[in-house]
Amino acid sequence: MRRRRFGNAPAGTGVITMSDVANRAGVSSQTVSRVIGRPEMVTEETRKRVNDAIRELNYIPNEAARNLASNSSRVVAVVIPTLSSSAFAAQVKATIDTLEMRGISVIIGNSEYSVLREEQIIQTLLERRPMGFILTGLHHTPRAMDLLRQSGVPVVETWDTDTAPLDCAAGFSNIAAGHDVGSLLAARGSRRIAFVGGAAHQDSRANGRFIGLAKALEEADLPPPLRIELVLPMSTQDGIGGLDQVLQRAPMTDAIFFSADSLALSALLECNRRGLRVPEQLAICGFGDFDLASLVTPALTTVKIQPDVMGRTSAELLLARLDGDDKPASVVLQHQLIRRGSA
Amino acid sequence: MRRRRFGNAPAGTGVITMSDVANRAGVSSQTVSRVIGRPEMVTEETRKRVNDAIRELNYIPNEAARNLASNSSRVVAVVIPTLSSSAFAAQVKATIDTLEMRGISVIIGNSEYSVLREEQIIQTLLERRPMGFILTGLHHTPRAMDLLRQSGVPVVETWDTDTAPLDCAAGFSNIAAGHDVGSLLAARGSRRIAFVGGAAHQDSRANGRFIGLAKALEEADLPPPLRIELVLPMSTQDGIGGLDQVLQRAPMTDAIFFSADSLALSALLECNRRGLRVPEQLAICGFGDFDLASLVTPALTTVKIQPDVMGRTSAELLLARLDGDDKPASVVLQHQLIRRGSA
DNA sequence: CACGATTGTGATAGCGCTAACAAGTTGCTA
DNA sequence: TAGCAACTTGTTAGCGCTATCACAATCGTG
Repeated sequence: MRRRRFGNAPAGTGVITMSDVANRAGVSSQTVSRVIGRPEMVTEETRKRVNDAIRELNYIPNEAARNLASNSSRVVAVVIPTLSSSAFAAQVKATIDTLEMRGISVIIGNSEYSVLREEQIIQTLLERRPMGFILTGLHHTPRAMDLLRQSGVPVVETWDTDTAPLDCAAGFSNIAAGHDVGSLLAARGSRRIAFVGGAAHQDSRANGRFIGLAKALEEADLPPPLRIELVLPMSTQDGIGGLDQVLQRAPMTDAIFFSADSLALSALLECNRRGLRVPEQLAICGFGDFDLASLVTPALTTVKIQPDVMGRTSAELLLARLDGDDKPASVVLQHQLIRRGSA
Repeated sequence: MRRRRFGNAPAGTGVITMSDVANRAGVSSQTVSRVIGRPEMVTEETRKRVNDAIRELNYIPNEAARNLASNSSRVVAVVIPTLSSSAFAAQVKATIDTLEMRGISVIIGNSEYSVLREEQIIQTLLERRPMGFILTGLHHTPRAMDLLRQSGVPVVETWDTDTAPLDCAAGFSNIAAGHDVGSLLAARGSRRIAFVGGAAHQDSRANGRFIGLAKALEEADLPPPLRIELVLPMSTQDGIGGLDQVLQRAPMTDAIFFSADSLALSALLECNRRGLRVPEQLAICGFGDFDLASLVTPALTTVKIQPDVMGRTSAELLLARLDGDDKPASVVLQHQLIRRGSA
C-alpha cells in the first residue's frame, strides 16, 4: 500500500510516526511509546533524548492507532436533549473541563428530547467505543438499554434520581423540587395553581416536578394543579403562550410554576407589560435560577440546581468507575428553593 | 496477546468483529466492509445476508480500526471560547446537527478566551486526526497556525471576517456591526458614548465592534468612546459592574454599547431598578439579540447575528473542502441592527 | 463464439500503535 | 563473587479494519 498522507498535507510529506522518532532518538519505538504514555518507566536521559526527537520532528501521536492497540478510546459520550439550553450547555462544559484534565475528549449527541433519537445516537456513538456514557434522565428505550448493557460501558445518568439508575446517577430529585415549590405556593396563600412545562412523554424530568407539585397541593388540601404541556423543543417566548393558555383555561389562577426559568422570565416580563401585578395577582415560580432571574423586577422565585456541579460530578463518577470502583454510589445533589419577589 | 474485552463487558464475551459477521454470512470480511461502507458495490442478495448477520450478532463496527486503516477519522474539532455562552452553544449545536447527517462527530474544546489555551487544545485534538477544525476568530498563536498548516487539515474560522482567514471563514464583520451601532447612537442624538466589553487581548471580536463604533463616532464628529474592558470570562452580572464603572468615570455618559446582550440586559434591568430612565437618560445597545432582548421593558436595541447559521455554514464549508473544493469562498453573514426601545 | 469490458467477491498486506514477554544491566546481599 | 531482585530497554505479535490488486463470472459486441 502506498504511503498515505495525513489529511491533505503537501504530497511527499511522509507522516511522522513513532518509529521515525525512535530512529532519531536511537531507541526502539516501544521506548517512545513509554515516554509518551508512562514516562516514569524510562530513565531521565532517554526520556530527554526521545522528547527532543519528538519536538524536532513535530511528532503527533496517532490516537486511532493507540485506541486500536490498547483497546481503549479516551472518549466519553454525552447525550443531552439539546445544547441550546443554558443548563445543559453549562453541564456539558463542566464535563468537558473535568475530563480534559485526564486527556479524555467528549463527544456530544443531541437527542432533541426523543428517546428514539437517543437510542440511535447511542448506537452510532458506540462505534467509537467510548469509555463511558453520560445520559440525561433515567428513561430510555429498551433497545438503548440493551445496547449499553451488552457493550458493558459504564453509564452515568443525570438530572434525575427519582427512580433506579441503569448503573449510577448524578442528579437531583425533581419530585422533591416540585414538592418544595408546591409547599411554598400553598404556604404563601396561592389556591389555584397551574403548571407549565414540557410534555410528559418528552421530558420526564419536568414530569417529576409536576408530580411533586401535585403531591404538595394535595397535602395542603388544594385542588390539583392545571397542567399545560408545551411541545418541545420550546423557545423562551413559549412562556407567554403558556401564560395565555393558563389564563384562558382558568382565569382565576393565582400562581404558575414554570418548569424552566426561561419560560418563567418571559411570562413575568409579559405580566409586567400587561400590568398584571406579580405576585399580588399572579405568583410566578421558575426552575433553574438563570442569570437574569435575580435581576428582573420582581426578582424571580425559582429552584436553583447546579448544572455545572452535575456535569463535573457525573464525570468524576465515570472516572471512579474507570479507576476500578465497581459500583460507585449515586450522587444526589441538593436543589435549593430561592424565594425572591415573584412568589 | 490474549483476547481483550470491549470496555468492561462480562469476561468471556468475545467482541464481535467483522470476520465473525463474515463467517456467519458465508462471505469474506472484505464483503462485510463493503456492505457497511459502500453498499452499492454489493449485490442485493449478499447485502441482505450480511445485514442479517450483522443484526443477529449485534455487530458494531470499530471506528478506531476503520480510522487507522482508512487514514480518516470522521471527527471534526470545534474550538470556541466557552460553551457557557448561548451564542457559542447555539453555533456548536448547529454544527453538530449538520455534521451528524454525514456520520461525523464533533469534539469540542473550550479555549476560555485564551489563544495559548487554544494552541494547546489544537495540539491535543490533532492526535485524533480530525477531518477539519472550526475555530473562533482569526487570531491565533503563530505556533497554532504552524501546527494547522503542517497537519494540512482544513480550517474554517468563525465570528470574524475583518482580516484574512487562514483558509476560509464563515462569519460577519464586527467592525461593520459596531459601526452600525455608532451611527445609530449618533443619529438618535447620543453624544457621550461608552463601550463595555471583553478585554481586547482576550476578545478580538469585541475589539472589532469597538473599532467600528469609534470610527462611526469620529465620522459624526463626536468624541471617542470611553472604553471599559471587562476581564473574561464574564458573568451576566458584570453588566452592572460595567454600568457602574462608566457612570463613575464619566457621569455624563448618555449611551452605552455593550458587547453582549447578557451584559446589556443586566445593565438595563439595573437601570430600571435604580430609576434611571432608558433611553431618555441613558441609551443602551446590546449585541446578539438574545431571547429576552425583545421582552424586557424597554425592549433592547441590539445587533442580531445568527450563531446557528454560522454553525451550519462553517460545517458546510468544511464539507465542501472535504468534498474536493480546494478553496471555497468565505461566507460573510449579514448582521442586522434591530432598533427597539432602549436606544 | 471469441474478445475485452464490466461487475462482484476474495486474498493479501499493512495502518501506527501497545501488551506481553524476553533480555540485558545494575546494585545489593550472603 | 555468585546469585537474585529491580530496573530499563528491546522483540514479537497482533488490535480490527480498509486499500489494492487478483480473479471469477457475466455481459454485449462484431
